[in-house]
Amino acid sequence: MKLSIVFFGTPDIGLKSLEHLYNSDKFEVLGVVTQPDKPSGRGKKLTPSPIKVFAEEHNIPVFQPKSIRKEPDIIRSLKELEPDFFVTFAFGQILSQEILDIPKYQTINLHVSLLPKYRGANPIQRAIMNGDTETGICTMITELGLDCGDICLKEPIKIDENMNCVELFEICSSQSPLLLEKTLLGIADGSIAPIHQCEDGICYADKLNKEECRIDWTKSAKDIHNLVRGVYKCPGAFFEYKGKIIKTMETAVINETADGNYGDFVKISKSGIDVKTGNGILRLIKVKPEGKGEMSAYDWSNGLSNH
RNA sequence: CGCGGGGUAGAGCAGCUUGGUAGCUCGUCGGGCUCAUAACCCGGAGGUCGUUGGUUCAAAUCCAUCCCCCGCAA
Repeated sequence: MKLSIVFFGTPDIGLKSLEHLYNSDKFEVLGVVTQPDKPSGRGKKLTPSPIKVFAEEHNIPVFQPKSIRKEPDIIRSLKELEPDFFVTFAFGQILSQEILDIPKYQTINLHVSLLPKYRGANPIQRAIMNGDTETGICTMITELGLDCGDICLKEPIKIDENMNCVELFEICSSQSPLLLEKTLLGIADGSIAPIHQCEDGICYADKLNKEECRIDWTKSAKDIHNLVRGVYKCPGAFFEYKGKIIKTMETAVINETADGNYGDFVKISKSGIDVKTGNGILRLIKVKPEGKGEMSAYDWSNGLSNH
């Protein structure tokens, strides 16, 4: 007998999980709850979430509450589905106890960190920005607080020293479906006993703000390198050059010292532009100047000559 | 109608305001120097200046149109 699921999610990190549940013969996806279409991109066109796009392509019923706690019609519809499980994965809204109590078994949340570390909004980026060598994904019983429920299963993931957040997103996204499946089956047959999160080591992954993506050249090359890969493309670490925003896409730490001021270009070679930092040299390898496409730092330096 | 930047040789850019010989840094090819070189010197090839139309004796440059790329904001 299939376990019936309602999937709560919004961005594409959850797409593979939804797809897996939909294609599996062990589960049946009764419906999808996702954020309302939002104006996005150039021209502010109304854009549906990736989860909604998938659901519509496969004729899965879609619910798009502005705030799910305040929409009794949707809550009633969810009850009528009589699901075995709710699954939440980067949904973006806080549920209420009334909603958590709807499914026959549980509401399961998937979070991309090794809880209790990095509860909250941007666990993947924060782990890289802090220079962690390991993070992970875990499943938990959803409770009312922020990512504070009992842990079902966790799976560590290594962070390579040059890995960026997009690559890590991809790994988390790919490994989530199986962990989710194991969790749902385990909870349903009673073989998994969720355990409390230990109180030590709780920390939060605060939402990113623009200003912390600005490169501070007085910091160490290592820290800046971690920032660059931690916020790669979302929204991207940047500095200003002659009034233009220069996004920094790829860097390397060079273990040398140089004279000059912090932020000076101390050497330009085909490998990139070497910049003096508070501790060590940071080599810019790929950049993306405002209004332009991504290019190698060396190409960019060619255009800077004689102007 | 959200705000804005851009399309010029294989790459990255200047030139446009004030129309009049296609420029710079590289790459590439050939030659030279050197024990040697990604360094240096000399020389060459390579561009219908995004599209279409207009103004003009003359358009990369001015006007209009369309196509494409990107940043911000959300």
